[in-house]
Amino acid sequence: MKDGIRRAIDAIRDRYEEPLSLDDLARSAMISKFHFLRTFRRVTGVTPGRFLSAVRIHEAKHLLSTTTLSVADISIQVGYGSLGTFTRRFTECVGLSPTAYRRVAQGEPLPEDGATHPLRDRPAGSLSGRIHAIPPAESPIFVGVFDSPVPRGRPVTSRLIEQPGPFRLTTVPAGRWHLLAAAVGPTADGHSVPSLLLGMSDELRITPGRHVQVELTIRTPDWRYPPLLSVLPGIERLRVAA
DNA sequence: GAATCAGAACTCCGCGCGCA
DNA sequence: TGCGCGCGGAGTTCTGATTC
Repeated sequence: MKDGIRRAIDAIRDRYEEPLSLDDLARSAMISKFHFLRTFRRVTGVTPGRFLSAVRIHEAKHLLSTTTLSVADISIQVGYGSLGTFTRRFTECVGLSPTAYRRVAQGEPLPEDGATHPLRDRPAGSLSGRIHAIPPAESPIFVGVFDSPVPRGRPVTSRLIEQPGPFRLTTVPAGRWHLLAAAVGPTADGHSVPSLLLGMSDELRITPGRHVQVELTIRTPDWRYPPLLSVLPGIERLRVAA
């Protein structure tokens, strides 16, 4: 069954600029669309539509950072028929508008959030632990707290640590969160672009005044993981420059 | 003036759920 | 594993504001 899901993911990665429907993807997996939908979600953690959208936004990030194409041209190239939809989805997923992202990719500092995160005023707890890296990270390590196992937008809180080891986030709003760690990894044989090492915790429940500990290992994500879209303060520029 | 961003109103289909 | 159904959200179109 996983072979079918893998064929569908290959189809998404190869043909993201086409208007792929659920029926198209189920056909490429050679299973009924009803069973395909359930299995896809179990294997990847997201629905086929969200996976396709993530691949399109990820490709748009690449084009914004490596070409001088206009935002309108890029929206068309990655499969959006509407510039308005593209801009809205990009901003939701990445946490920056397309032109703001291009500026960051070209070396400008990451703009501060104008409005603070709506949940930052909640009573807070704290989070600490240790990050492991397999293979070794070749950049500082981004550690951030998101509200979903598929990070979107900006983290509720984050910090950068210089190397694998202990970390501490002293002000994490009360709630249910996922901890993401990411760093640039070594360049794989035959590739010019280094891999991105990722690790995502299970759901963490933060309560006011309480402390939570977590151990997390970052590694090269396998084929079933959708692209990471959130902008990563501290290592985004290193990823783009690589 | 061109490019970009964002809001409003609308359509349509993906998704979740329950059942067979 | 297949199917039906209703809802919500993704995408489209249009438009106006903003920036350069």
